[in-house]
Amino acid sequence: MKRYTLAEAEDKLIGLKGTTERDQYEFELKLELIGDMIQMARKERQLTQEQLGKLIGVKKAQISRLENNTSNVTIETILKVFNALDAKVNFNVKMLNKQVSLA
Amino acid sequence: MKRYTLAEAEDKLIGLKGTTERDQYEFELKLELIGDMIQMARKERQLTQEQLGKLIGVKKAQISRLENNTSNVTIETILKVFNALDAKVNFNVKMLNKQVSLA
DNA sequence: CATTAAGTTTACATATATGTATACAATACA
DNA sequence: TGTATTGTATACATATATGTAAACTTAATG
Repeated sequence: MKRYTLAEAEDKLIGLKGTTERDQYEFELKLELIGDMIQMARKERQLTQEQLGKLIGVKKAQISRLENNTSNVTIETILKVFNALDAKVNFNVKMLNKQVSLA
Repeated sequence: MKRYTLAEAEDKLIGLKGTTERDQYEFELKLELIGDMIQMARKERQLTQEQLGKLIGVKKAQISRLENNTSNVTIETILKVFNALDAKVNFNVKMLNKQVSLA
C-alpha cells in the first residue's frame, strides 16, 4: 500500500498547481486560516463568541461568520478582532528570491 | 540633548499605548503596511500599476488605491495581488504568552 | 428528559470595497 | 520645452462585508 506525503496527496486529489481547481483550493485554504486563527485566539482567551462580540461591539452571529469564513474579511476587521484579544498580527510576504517582511 | 528610541519617541509623541489616539495610530500604521507591501512587491517585479492591474483584471486606478490605502482591503484582494506577483503571504498571530502561527 | 448556554443559519438593512471611465498631476525623457 | 508614461483623484455603479434580529441546532448540565 503506497503512502503519500501531504503534498503528494494534495496533488493527486486536488490537481496539480497551476490548474484552476488547485488555485481555487489553495485560495480557499488560506482564507479558511483566517477564521481558524480567530477561533483559536478566542478560545485561547476562554471567551465565547458572544463575549468576543461584546468586546468589539458586534453580535455573536457576526463572530460565527468570521470564524467560519462565511464571507470575505477586511483587514480592518481582522485587526479589530485581534486587538480585542490582545494579540498581534503580522503579515509577511515572501517573493521568489528576495524576502520582504514587514511587521 | 536627550535621545530617544523609536518606541520612546512614539510614546512621547503619540501617546501611551491603550489611549485612543495611540490605538488609532497603531491601527493605521498596520493598515498602511498592506499598501506598502503591495507596492514593494510590484516594484520588485518591475511592473507598472497598469501591468499589475492587467494581471489580476482591474484598472490601474484600482491598484493605486490599494497601494495608497485609500480604502480598506479584503483578504481576497490581498491574496489575488500577491498570487499574481508570485509571492506568498503569511499571517501569523502572537498572543500575550503562547505564540500561534499559521501559514 | 428538560433547560440553559453556545454556536449556526437565515433574512434583511446599510456601509463600503471593488470596479470603471475620465480627468488631472507628476515624472521621465526626447 | 513639449510629449509620453506613470500614477493619482473623482464621480459613479455594483457587489459584497458588516451589522442586526430572530429562529434554529448543538452541546453541556440539572
